Amino acid sequence: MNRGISGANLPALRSHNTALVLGLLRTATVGAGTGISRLELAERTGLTPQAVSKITARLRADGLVDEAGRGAPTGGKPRTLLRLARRARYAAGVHLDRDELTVVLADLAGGVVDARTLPLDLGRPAGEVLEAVAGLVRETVRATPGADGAVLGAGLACPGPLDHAAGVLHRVTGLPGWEGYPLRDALAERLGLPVVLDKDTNAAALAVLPTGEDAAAGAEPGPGAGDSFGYLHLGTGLGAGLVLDGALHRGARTGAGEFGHQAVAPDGPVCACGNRGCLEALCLAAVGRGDTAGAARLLGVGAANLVSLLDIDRVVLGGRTVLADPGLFAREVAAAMDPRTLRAAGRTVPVTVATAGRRVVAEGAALLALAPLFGQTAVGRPPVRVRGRTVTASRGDISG
Amino acid sequence: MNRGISGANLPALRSHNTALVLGLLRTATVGAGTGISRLELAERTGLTPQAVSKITARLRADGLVDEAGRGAPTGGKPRTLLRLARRARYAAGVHLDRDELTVVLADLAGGVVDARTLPLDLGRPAGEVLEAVAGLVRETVRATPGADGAVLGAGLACPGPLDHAAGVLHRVTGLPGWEGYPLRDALAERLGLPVVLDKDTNAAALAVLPTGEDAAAGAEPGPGAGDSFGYLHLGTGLGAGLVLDGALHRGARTGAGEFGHQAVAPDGPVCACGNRGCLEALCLAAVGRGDTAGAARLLGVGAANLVSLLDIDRVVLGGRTVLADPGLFAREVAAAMDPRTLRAAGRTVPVTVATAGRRVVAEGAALLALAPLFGQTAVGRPPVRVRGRTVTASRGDISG
DNA sequence: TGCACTTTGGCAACAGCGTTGCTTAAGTGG
DNA sequence: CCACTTAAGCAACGCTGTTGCCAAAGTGCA
Repeated sequence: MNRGISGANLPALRSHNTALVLGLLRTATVGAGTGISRLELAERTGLTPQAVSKITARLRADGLVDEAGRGAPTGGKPRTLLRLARRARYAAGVHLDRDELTVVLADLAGGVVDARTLPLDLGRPAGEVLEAVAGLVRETVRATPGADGAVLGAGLACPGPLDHAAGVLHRVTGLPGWEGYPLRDALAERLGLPVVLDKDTNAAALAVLPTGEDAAAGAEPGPGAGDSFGYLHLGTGLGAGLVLDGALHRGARTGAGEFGHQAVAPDGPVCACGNRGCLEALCLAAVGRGDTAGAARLLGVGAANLVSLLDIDRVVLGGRTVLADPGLFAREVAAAMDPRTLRAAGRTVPVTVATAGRRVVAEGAALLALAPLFGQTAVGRPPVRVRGRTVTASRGDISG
Repeated sequence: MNRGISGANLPALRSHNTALVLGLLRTATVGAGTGISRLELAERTGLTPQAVSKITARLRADGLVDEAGRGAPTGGKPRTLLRLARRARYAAGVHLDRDELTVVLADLAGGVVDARTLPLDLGRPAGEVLEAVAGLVRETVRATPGADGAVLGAGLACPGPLDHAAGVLHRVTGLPGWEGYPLRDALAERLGLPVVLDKDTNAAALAVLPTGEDAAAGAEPGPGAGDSFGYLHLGTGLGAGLVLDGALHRGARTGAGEFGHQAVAPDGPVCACGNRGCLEALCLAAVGRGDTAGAARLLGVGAANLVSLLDIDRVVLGGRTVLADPGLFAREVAAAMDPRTLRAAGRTVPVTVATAGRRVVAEGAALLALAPLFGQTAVGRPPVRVRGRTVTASRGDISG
C-alpha cells in the first residue's frame, strides 16, 4: 500500500527536465550522431526554447555539454548543435559471469572507451573474486587518461537471482557460497564508488535500448509510448530482460524475466528447478543434442508468449549459444513466432540479435551506472478543466 | 524512438501534486475510511505541510474535499481529518458484454451509487447498441439526485481486441460488424461526455487495484514500488489485466494481457485463434467436459508463468466461470502455482477472487473515467550531486 | 481553575522554476 | 547592399513549493 514518496517540488522539477534534456542529448551523441539543436530539444521535450536555453547553459557551465557546429541552413540563423561532452564523465561496467570477468569503461554517452576480459572462476572465495573485479576496474580506469577522478560509478551485472534494490545475491545456481552476499556494498567500498547491482539479462536489455545505434528495423513503438521489447539470453541458462514503455521492468524482488522457467509442455522433462516442462530444459536439451534449429523454434514459442502477454514491439536475442549462429536463431525464432503473433495479435514482430555481441552485458552494466543522469519519467500532463475549474490531471492509470 | 513530450512546467507540477493528494484522499475515503490529516498527507507525499495545506485549501474551495472530524488525541491540537466529497462528482462505468449491458454510476471515491443491467445482443447493429448504452447511462444518471450535471465522463469496457488510444474496436470474436468501429467517439458524442474505451480485463484489473477495500491478504508490494498483480478472467474466453508497479500495462497497441493464447502444450488442440496448445483452448475444453478443477489447475500453470516473467505480487481471479465456484478456483489455482513459484521464485503467491463479483468490470470502467484525477506518477527524485555540482537525478532506468 | 506545554495549521515573505516579451546575433536571398 | 528570416539570450514576471513565524486548540499537571 505504501506508494512511496512522490511529491514533487521545484528541485525535482529541475532535475526531471535536466535529465530529459541529457537523455535526448545522449541519443543525439551516440554513434555518428552530429548533435541536436536547442530548438529541437524544445520540440521534443515540450519545454519552451528559453527553458531549454537555461538548462543547456547550466549543463555547459558544468562541462557536460559542448557545442558541435551548425545545423542545416534554414533561411535564417542556423541552429547551433549541442552534444554531450562524452569524456566529461565515465562509468565502469562489470560483467561477472561464471567463468569470466569483463570490465568496460564507458563515456557519458555510453560508448565503450576500453574493455578488458579475464578468466575468473566464480566458485572462488568472495574476497578473491572481489579483489579481481576491483583490480580490473582500477586497471581499466587508469588506462584511460583523464578518467581517474571522473568515474560516476560502476554497474555490476551477475547471473542468477539477486536483489537489485538491496544489492545482494540470492543463490547463484551451483555456487551456494554466494547466497545472501552483499556484493554491491562490498564492491562499492573497495572501489570508493557507487555501485549498482543487476541481473546480466537486465543489463543487456539496457544496452539494447535504442540510444541511437541499435533501434531494430521496423520496430515502431506505439504512439507516445517508449520502446518495449524483450531481450532473450540463451547461454548456460535462459533468461530475459524486459523493457516496457522504455523502462526496465524488474519486479519488486528483481524476479522478472525468468523466461526460461515458463511451462510450455505439461509432461516435459524435469528442469534443474525441479518442475516439469520448463522452456529452459527443453531448449538446452535441444542444444545438447545438436538441434540448434529446434532450440531456436522453442525459443520462438516462448517469445510468442511474451508478445501475447505484454504486447512488446520487438524481440532481441543474445547469449553465447545464440552468437554461435546468429542468423539461424534470428530466422528460426521469427519463423516460430510469426504464425502465433500473426493470428493472435495480427502482426509480425521483428527479431534481431544484439549487435554488441558478447560484450552486451558489460556495456549494459555501465549504462546502469549512467542511468540516474538520463531520466525519462514524465511529471504529468497539461491541466484538465473540470466543470470550469482547473483541477488536475496526471498520467495516472490511463495513458491515452 | 519518439519518447513523446514529457517536459514538466509549473502547471504540470501542480497537477501532479494535486493528483497525488487526491489519490491519497481517495484511499482514505473508500469503504469505512475516516479520512486523512494534512500532516499524514505531507508525510506520504514528501511535500511540506504548508504545501499540502495550500493544495487541500484549493480542493476544498472547489468542493472536492470536506473536513471530516478530528483525529486521535496526540497531546496537542488534534489533526483535522479530510476526505473526498464523494458526491461532488460522478463517473459512469459501462460494461458492454456479448449478451449483457451493465452500467454503474460511481462517486468520486469509486463507490457504486447505482447499477443497472440489461440483456443486450452485441450482434445487433451499432446504432441500436449505442442507443441502448446511452439510454441506460442517462437513465442511471437521472436516477441519482444531483448527479445530472456532475458526471466527469464514462468508461467503456468491451471484450476482444481494441485500441485504447484510438478508442476503436478491432475484431470482436464472432462479431465482424464491429471491426474498426470508433466506439469511443460515437458514445462520447451521444452522451456529450468524455469516454474512455478499454478491454474488460483491464477495467477489472483497475477495480482490483487496492483503493483501500481490496488489498489481498499477504500481498506486500516491494519497497517503494506500487502494487503488481495479474487479474485473470475466465468466462467465454480467457484474458488478463496486468497491473505493474501500480499502473495498468496495456502495451502500445492495447494488446497486453492475451493470457489465454500462451502456448503451454506443443501438441495441444487447435484453438479458435488457429494455433495449437493455447491455454484458453485447454482450459475451456476442461470446463466443457465438467473438469472444473482441471481447468483451475491449467489456469494455475499459466499464472505461474506470469509470476516467473513479471514477478507480480499476487493473482486475482474473476469471470463467470470462476464465480460459479470461487473457492475451488482459488484453491486449485494456488495448488498448481505453489510448486512452480516456490522452486523458481522461492515464494508463495497469494491467489484471491475479485470481491466485486460480476460487477467488477463495470466498476473498473467507472474508474477509467475517474483515473485522470488520481495520478500516481512521480516527477523524480531528490537531486544528485556529481563531482560537487548538483546536476540531476530522475527515476530513469534504474529504480533503486 | 489556571497555566505550561504540545501540536496543528494558516499568514507572509521568499527562492527558484519555466514563461513571456523583447532585443541582438547570424545567417539567406533578391 | 539590404530586407527578411530564424536562433538564442536578457529581463521582468507569475506561480510553485519552502521557510519563518504566530495564532488556534487541544492535553495534563499543579
